[in-house]
Amino acid sequence: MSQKPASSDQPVEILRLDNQLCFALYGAANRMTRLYRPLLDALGLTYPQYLAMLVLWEASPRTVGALGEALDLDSSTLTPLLKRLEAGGLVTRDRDPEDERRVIVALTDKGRALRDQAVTIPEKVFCALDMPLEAMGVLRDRLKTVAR
Amino acid sequence: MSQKPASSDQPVEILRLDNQLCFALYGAANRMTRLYRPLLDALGLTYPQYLAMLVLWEASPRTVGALGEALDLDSSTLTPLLKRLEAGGLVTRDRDPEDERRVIVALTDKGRALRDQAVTIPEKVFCALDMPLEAMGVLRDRLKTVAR
DNA sequence: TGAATTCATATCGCGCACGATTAAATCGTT
DNA sequence: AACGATTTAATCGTGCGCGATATGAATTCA
Repeated sequence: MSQKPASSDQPVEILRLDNQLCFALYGAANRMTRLYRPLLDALGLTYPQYLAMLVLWEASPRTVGALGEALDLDSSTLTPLLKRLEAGGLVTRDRDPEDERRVIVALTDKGRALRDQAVTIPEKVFCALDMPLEAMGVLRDRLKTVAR
Repeated sequence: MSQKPASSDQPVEILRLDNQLCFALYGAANRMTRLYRPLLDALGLTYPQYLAMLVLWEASPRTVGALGEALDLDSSTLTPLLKRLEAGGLVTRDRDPEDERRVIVALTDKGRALRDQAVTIPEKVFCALDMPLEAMGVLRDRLKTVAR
């Protein structure tokens, strides 16, 4: 009763999990999250929260919309995430008085200070990945074209 | 009040979002899910459910553990997912009489039949990605080493 | 000006991922 | 046979992602 062939067998290869770019991407992304988790636990951040903080460390007062554009996420994902960062005292969230539709997210001193602990993370990840820097750059840029 | 520099400015580059492999991976994986969604809606599958079906289409009776190994997921993710596939009539879930700890997941006729609709998906994705086949293969294999 | 439209964010529901824990079956050692 | 250790799934709680929808503010334009 095992290995019963599926209804048509010709196009097997095209559906093999090992051949799927999508699965390689899915698995690598999951692995990456797991790799960061213990490092980020020390900062009290989740992986998506860390990415949001990276954006804010680059330029602090930013609207939810600008953050969403940088991260390619929409408000249904960001709003709760930002509320958790706010609850942790890392950011403030305030309506823009110039345009009450906008919400301005800004780092607190605590949020800015956290960056000093975060700077050690990329090196640790780099070591754990054990891949030449050059190859990492190429891979990163290839992935950017997928996420265009 | 904008662009206030963070506490130390030396290691800016290493924390820039654009330089992060992890973010490229995160963004590409999210994009891929969004690319598949409309295609999979037609089959009534989510993206992770589709990956699980790919595994089962390769070899149908499989334990939860074997499925988890193939997908690099654990039972806390798989059990609810498989219950939804079962609810949809695509698989059965039964305790292995040989070893009552194991649960054997097997395709139903409906589950096997769904493969005929799935075979058109990879081609559509390939067209949407608009990337040379060769480059896709290289990228896929690079990602596999990340997910090692 | 007022009504319709557009824009920015928030809310809700569902389905993952995963760490932590639990429960039950099997195995190993004595 | 007994009993502690290991194996296998399931359960639970938290935090995403995102489609669909709602809300309210700003803008357009009749």
